[in-house]
Amino acid sequence: MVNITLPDNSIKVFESYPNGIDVAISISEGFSRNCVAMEINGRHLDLTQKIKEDCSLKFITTKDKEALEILRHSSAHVMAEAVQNLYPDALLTIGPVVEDGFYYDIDMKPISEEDFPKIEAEINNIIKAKKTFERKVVSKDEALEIFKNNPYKTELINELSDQEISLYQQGGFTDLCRGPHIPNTGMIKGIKLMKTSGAYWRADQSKAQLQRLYGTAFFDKKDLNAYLHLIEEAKKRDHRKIGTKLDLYSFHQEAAGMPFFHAKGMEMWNVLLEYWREEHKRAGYVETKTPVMLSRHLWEQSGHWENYRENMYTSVVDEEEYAIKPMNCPGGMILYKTGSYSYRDLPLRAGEIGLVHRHEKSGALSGLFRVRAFHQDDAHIFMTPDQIESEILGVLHLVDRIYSRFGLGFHLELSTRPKKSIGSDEQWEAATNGLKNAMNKYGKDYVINEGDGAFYGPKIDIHIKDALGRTWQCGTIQLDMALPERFDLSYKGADNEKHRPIMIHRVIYGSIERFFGILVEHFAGKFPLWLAPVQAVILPINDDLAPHAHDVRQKLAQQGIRCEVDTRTESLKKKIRDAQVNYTPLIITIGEKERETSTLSVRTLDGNVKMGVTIEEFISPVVKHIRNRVLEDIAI
RNA sequence: GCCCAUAUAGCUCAGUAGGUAGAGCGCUUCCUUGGUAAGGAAGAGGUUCACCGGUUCGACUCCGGUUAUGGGCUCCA
Repeated sequence: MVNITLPDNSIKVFESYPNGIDVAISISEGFSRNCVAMEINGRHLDLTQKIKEDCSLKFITTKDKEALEILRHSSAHVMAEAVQNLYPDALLTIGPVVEDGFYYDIDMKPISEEDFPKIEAEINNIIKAKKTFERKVVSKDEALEIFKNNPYKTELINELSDQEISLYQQGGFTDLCRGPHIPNTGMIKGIKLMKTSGAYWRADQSKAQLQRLYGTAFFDKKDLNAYLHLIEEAKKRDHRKIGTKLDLYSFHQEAAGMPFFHAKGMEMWNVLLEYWREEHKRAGYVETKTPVMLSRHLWEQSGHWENYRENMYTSVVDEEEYAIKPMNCPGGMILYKTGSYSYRDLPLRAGEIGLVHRHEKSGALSGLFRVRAFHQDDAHIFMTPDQIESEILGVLHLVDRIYSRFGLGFHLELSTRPKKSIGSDEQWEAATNGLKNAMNKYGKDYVINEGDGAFYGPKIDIHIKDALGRTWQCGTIQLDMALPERFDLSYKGADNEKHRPIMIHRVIYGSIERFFGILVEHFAGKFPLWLAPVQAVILPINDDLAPHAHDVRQKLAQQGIRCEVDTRTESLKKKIRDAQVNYTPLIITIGEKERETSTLSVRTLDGNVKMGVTIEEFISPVVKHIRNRVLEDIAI
């Protein structure tokens, strides 16, 4: 007899050993169809496993997040079977679940997307057959025998410490796997191969090159379609395309990974920085600037020469070696050392929009998202140990203010002491607790990444979430216990003794270039009024009205409104269309009527038109809307 | 850096069994002087098809290399 306790504390009693499906059916037939796996004593198990002792059982249903991972893991097996059926020589290696789906690395001849249809057809055959996943437990020796023709699986098996090794079989296909799996392949309702790429066995370049096949799967075809739609949407928002279309920036062979910003891109750039400066001044920061190129001696002292050399550009000037800065901090150290500080001067918050260069691998470059030259909205805060918490809290509040302005949500991740690190246990503990306390006070949940911190201190990474729900790491707050030491920084305490300041590095936009790109995709090029490169376009209805249109432009420009006059010999319809497709927030048309009455006809991007707006009636709310940096569209 | 793919007009892209190039948009000019999402016509524009070599009577096309870009791997702001 077995007693099974369900999450609602009800107890089901079974005379013989039931499996998960039996228990689910005992609840209801319909419920059982939505069950994917079960959790017993914290372990995820297949529904087909027999329950032989009393336990608490929780079903994982298609609604649970874990369920999708199980489905995708099973989908990886199905894809592997399909590939194996079509390419009998293919050697399977590993096939894990990733964020948006799954992949399987396979040792086979290169395949391309042209091969997808036939693989997908085979996958669908397997799904239609509703093959059940059967778990088998074998000994290590048996497993080695079964996979004796596959060196990769053999390597994996040899690394397993368990004497008992589980295999999963669907139809005639068997794979090494910990499980659990969905009950049968029929549960996969939406599956699609996404892309292929090369990948190395064990991510090691010296090892065999494998074919990585990516796929994704869902319980519902509708979910798959929604996902594919999201990808389409992301493609449409590609900042490289929009940047070209809106004439914001461009990329050139002559400087790979170093973007060129056009006039319109610079308008936005300056608006972003203007906002940044305003917020930072308000938060008690000063702004500084350090050179782009500094002597090798400095980089040796900071440790970059030893640890970051392969990413640094160097040059020789008058027979002395220089490096172009990949980070602003060493320059900031010199700046600090130029002064002398009392504890009363701290915290010292020194911001710097620093242009840094990092020699990224050629294959890593990608639009504005990954470049070799970029600006950091850096700041170094020097403080006493008891200021850690309040300073971190201050940065978090600033982060919140700034990201909210763009309608970006965010979450926090704390990275703690890595294996290789400097500093004492006490220092690390004080620093880490300072970060934790600040985050607790701030009141937002955070994820902890154990051992992911920098060797010189723990850090908080800030991940923003854009309009499509994609996350990007932008901001970071890093405590540094190394540089103050290396540069022998000090301040005079109340006790008239020298003390070592605590230092943090922090960025909010992160890389301004990258943040710019994220904004382009977040807004899909349809920027809020305060950010739009061209805020208003003026369309005279005929050529005679062009001088008047320029007069109006002059009036708006004097109020700081970015506007242009479109005097092309095109129809009004055409000019309106062009302004609409370029997302110009305010489209002003001027005809005889408007000239006579000194009014404007104002069209907003939603297609609404308001006629007879006097210039004063227009300017005042628009300027206010811009000055307040309102995210929502303006209504005239 | 590695794997795969791509590179043709300012932009998006077509094209040639290997016989020295096209479209749409944009631009210029002209006609139209228009009232809220594409008016019409003509024209210019490629140091000739990313660059360097090779094969060939002949290469934009085939082969090799280089560079850049895209997708991955790795790394990361």
